[in-house]
Amino acid sequence: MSIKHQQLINYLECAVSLPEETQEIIRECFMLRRFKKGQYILNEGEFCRYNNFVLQGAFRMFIVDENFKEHNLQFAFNNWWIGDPKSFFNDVTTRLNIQCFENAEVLSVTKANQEKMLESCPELNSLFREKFRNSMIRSYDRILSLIGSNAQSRYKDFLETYPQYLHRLPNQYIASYIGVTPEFFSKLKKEYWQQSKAS
Amino acid sequence: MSIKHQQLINYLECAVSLPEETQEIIRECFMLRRFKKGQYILNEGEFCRYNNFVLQGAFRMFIVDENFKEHNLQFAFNNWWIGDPKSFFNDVTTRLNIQCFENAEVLSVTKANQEKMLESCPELNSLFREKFRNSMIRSYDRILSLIGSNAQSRYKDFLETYPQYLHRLPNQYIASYIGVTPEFFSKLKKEYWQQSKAS
DNA sequence: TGCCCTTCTTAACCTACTTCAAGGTACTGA
DNA sequence: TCAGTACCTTGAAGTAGGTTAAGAAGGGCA
Repeated sequence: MSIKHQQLINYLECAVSLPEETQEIIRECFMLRRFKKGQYILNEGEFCRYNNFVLQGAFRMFIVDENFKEHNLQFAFNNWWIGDPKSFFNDVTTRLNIQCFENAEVLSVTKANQEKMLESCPELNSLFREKFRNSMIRSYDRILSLIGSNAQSRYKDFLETYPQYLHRLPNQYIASYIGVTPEFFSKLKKEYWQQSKAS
Repeated sequence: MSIKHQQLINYLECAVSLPEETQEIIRECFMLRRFKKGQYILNEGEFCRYNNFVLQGAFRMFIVDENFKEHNLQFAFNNWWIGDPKSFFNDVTTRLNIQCFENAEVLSVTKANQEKMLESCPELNSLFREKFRNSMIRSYDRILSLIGSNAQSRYKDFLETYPQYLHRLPNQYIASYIGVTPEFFSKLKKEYWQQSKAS
């Protein structure tokens, strides 16, 4: 009876109460994996076989463009899910990379096992649907901000949206997330703090 | 028994077979609405009360930024769904506008009625989940292309992804969708066709 | 047929952001 | 304690894409 799995069960039980049978399935189906800082858990060109629930640590998901530049798409910390849904659900190879940047523990589940869990507890379906919806809404907001606003206000948005993770994120990762170079990000920050001091 | 609703039922039955009872609910719950070219079916600041299935015609969804510039996020043609999921599901006001740009007929459903339909036919849940997933994957791809590539290759991607709709879309709408001004889009096109002629 | 109105294109100039290069700062480990 | 390395900042020069303004090219309609 792993204490690790209990963290996932507690997380799920915030939304629905899980029958003992489902809890058992979760303990069987979710595999505990550990990663060291720097390690990749998914590489471009592979199939994404696992959906991952982060117990502790931190991950970033990024693409590498034709000039070998990295672009961060998403981060994941405690109690977040991370994986490439496109590759996971559609059995295609991924364009994404996922790298651990703080030593981490995750619980990983295959597609078959995830379906097994959802079948055993239909209430979880609505939870997962909601997670999906939220994640879709977040990516919609992301598109809006990439299309409709400049770097300065994307930086402001980031500060407002993720204040609690700022200190765990290297500047270069944030720069890449909001879509500018580290050099320009440096200037953005300076400008921003000068302005907010003035007002 | 509206022939209009039959189009929706046919569309759904490509994936799941619907019991007569569910078909009846669909006929009752989906409201037929008609729009003329130019008309708005959703305005920034309103609540998105309806999820809309497009029978015929064409729509675009866009935001207006602080400089009153429009940015197209998505289009919708026959047999597509359109609405703002964030506003629809979370009962918040929307930042989006949806405008008809070819005379159109849609079937609209409220959140309560959509839930009623899903309850009556649980198989539809997985269909809707899949639609969500696809729509999430599409927006993910959109972020990837906005972040990871320049305007020229976003234009190429658009040509490859939506060849069948090109002739129904004014250049300025495509320009806005890929995230450039109409003027710059003009240059892109010229450059693209010169290159492809040369090779 | 011709006119108005919207859309598209072209060109000159402008700016937000990138690139490149250099120096500063701060962990990390022997 | 010191060196090595990764990270952050600064500045100068370059570029992708925006702005403005004007003309060209359709397309609906009298």
